[in-house]
Amino acid sequence: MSLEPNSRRMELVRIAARLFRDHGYERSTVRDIATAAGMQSGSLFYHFRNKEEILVAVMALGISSTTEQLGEALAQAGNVEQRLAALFHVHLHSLLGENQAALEVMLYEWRSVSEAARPGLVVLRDRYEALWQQVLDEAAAAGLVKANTRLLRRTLLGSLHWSVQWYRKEGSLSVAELADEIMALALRD
Amino acid sequence: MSLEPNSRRMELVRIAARLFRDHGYERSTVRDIATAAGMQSGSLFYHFRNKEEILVAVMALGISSTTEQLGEALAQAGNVEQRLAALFHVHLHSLLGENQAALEVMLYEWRSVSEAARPGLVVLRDRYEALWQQVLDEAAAAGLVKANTRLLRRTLLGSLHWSVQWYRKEGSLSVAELADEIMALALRD
Amino acid sequence: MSLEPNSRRMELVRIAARLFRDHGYERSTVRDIATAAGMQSGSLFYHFRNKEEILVAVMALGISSTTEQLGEALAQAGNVEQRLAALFHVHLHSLLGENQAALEVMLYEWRSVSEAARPGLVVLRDRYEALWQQVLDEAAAAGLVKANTRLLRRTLLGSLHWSVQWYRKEGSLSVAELADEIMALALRD
Amino acid sequence: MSLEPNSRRMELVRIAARLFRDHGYERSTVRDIATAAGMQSGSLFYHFRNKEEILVAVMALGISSTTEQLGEALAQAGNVEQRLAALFHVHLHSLLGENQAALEVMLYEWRSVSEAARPGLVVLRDRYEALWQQVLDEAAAAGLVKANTRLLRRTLLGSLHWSVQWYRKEGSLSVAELADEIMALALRD
DNA sequence: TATGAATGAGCCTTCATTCAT
DNA sequence: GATGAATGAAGGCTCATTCAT
Repeated sequence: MSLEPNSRRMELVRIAARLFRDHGYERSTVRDIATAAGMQSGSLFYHFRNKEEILVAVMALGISSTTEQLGEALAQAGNVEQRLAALFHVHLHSLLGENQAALEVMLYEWRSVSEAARPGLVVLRDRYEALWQQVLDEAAAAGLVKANTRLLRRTLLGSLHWSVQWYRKEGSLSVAELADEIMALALRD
Repeated sequence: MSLEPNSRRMELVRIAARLFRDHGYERSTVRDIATAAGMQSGSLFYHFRNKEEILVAVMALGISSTTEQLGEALAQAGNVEQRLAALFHVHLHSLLGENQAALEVMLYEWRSVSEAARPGLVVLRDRYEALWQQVLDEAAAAGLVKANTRLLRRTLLGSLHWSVQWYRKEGSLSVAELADEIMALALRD
Repeated sequence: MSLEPNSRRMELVRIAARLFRDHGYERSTVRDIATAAGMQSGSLFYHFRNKEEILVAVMALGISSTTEQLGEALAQAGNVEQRLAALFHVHLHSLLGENQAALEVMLYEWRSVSEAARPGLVVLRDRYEALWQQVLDEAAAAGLVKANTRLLRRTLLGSLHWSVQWYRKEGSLSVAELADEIMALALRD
Repeated sequence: MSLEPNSRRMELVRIAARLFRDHGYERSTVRDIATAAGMQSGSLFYHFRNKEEILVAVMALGISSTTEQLGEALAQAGNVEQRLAALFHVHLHSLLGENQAALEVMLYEWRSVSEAARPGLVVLRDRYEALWQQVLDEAAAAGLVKANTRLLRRTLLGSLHWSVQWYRKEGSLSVAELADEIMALALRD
């Protein structure tokens, strides 16, 4: 299970991510993925045991790469405000940015993941949300946001997730501006 | 298209709503629906032209009955605060309450609706969101919430929608309490 | 089994004949017939035991009404030549004339008739072909056509039947002219 | 679209031709064809996009192989009389000979061909009929048959087509004898 | 690594037919 | 005579998956 970004497997995951996001997991066929990758459908099963394994790989990529990016952004942030802002910016760029299909699949195709595969993904998700929780707690301690940070985390993530349903990059707002505006709504005044 | 709550068609819509919510539209088969209704799969097509028509009927039920309930709640509310609260309470009860599967389907199965059927549903959804917009504008004028009400509407709805992913009614929080707490997060202080 | 031309049953047979001719027996549904007759599909089964009975009724109408017309035309014909001409004219008018769908169904849907129903139709067909045979024998005796009348009967009927595949009434030839021309090809010279 | 006679696709076409001829296209199921070929019904769709494509392939085989045979027979014919005879012999052998189901399907299942697929088949049919027209014109010029060759072509083809309805190879007449007798009826005397 | 061919279970849908009202 | 609702068998087709080459 190579994680090298250049490996054939990773390329397939990225192709699948885009298809799953655009048409849904159930409506995307193994043939679609293979065709987009320039191979026969049977060949995919050399790389993945079955279709669900592709889905899980997409989701794992989506959540873990976002976590990684958030980690880096937090490391570079100078103060609590910047750390808070990183939450919104990283999340939205991962969700709405170019070629960033994997996280969206993680959010909207959960029901297609078998019981067996969920725990592994939950671990990854919890790791990501733990970063959020930690920063929100810091921000609450600094008086930036309200104190009910557990619920705050969930509502904020819900707000951000939902943006895929209505945000259009052709509109007047850039992703960065949107991140700032949504953060502003969460700040105490 | 009888809207009488006792009609056979409406009964089928309710049964389908539950299946679509629990297993997803694509994973729910026409046979599943028929079996749950105690009939043969072919019989369904006496009531609906095809499977998608069932989905559309479920969605239309979900959004229009929620709109109706919100309308009634707003009519009975005495002041702006109560009207604001109605938004959260009605939405969450429609989403998380007993036997209330239809609205959730509306939110999470949009991609399975054909281009042809979307406009009709968009009209219903816009009607619902117009109520939200109106009450949020009133609340902003009264200083209860922040002024960016268009974005506020979208983020709040996102927050509420997401609750289906984590809220468990066996937990410590009732749906009403959750509504109050989420509202509290949105209030200026 | 009323044969009165005004009866409801006869009306249904005529409606079915047109549908069977235009779209084929297998492709025409009982619902199509019922709709064209302004009733529900279930109601048809008051008039006919099953779909095949409709087909048989259409075929019986087609062949027996043509036989009847041929009988009348032969009775009025003054000489052998006129009797010979009657064969071609009656057959083509029955096949290509307005509202004359039934005979064509008889020719092209034979395979859909069950073994059980065939003998009855064969009797009707033989009665019709017997008229042909008789007139052809007279014509051969008079030196109008060649002597191999049994084969002649079959090839001539084949020629006429095939006209439904290529004859267009919008073309330059009337049905009567076509009948004359085809007959001319069969005459000795 | 391999035309090699040994290819699996061609084998399936031949199997389908026989079924379509014996029971009709509409009454022959995809499962019937698969069973006759010793495979599962789903496997057929690896070779053909849909059922209609099988029908079109059968028809194309029927008409083009007959055209090919006629071309060869004409090339070997020494004089006009032999060329004229080739028309009848090739056509009847293709229609009534052993394992020759495809041409009959072409003649009797035309209504099941979609509008989209017709032009391609019409081209093939016209190519065949052009050979007929050419030879009939030569024969008329030589005084062998009557001058109205366009109508003659249609009536003769109709006569030959119809033979499938009544010819039984167990009878007293061989296919070759029948061809000669039908030709004799068309000759001037 | 990849392909070509096939599998087999399942899916949505159709449709002749039935029957209580 | 006719309807509305349903049946149930079957039909064309899809698709994840397998496997010899």
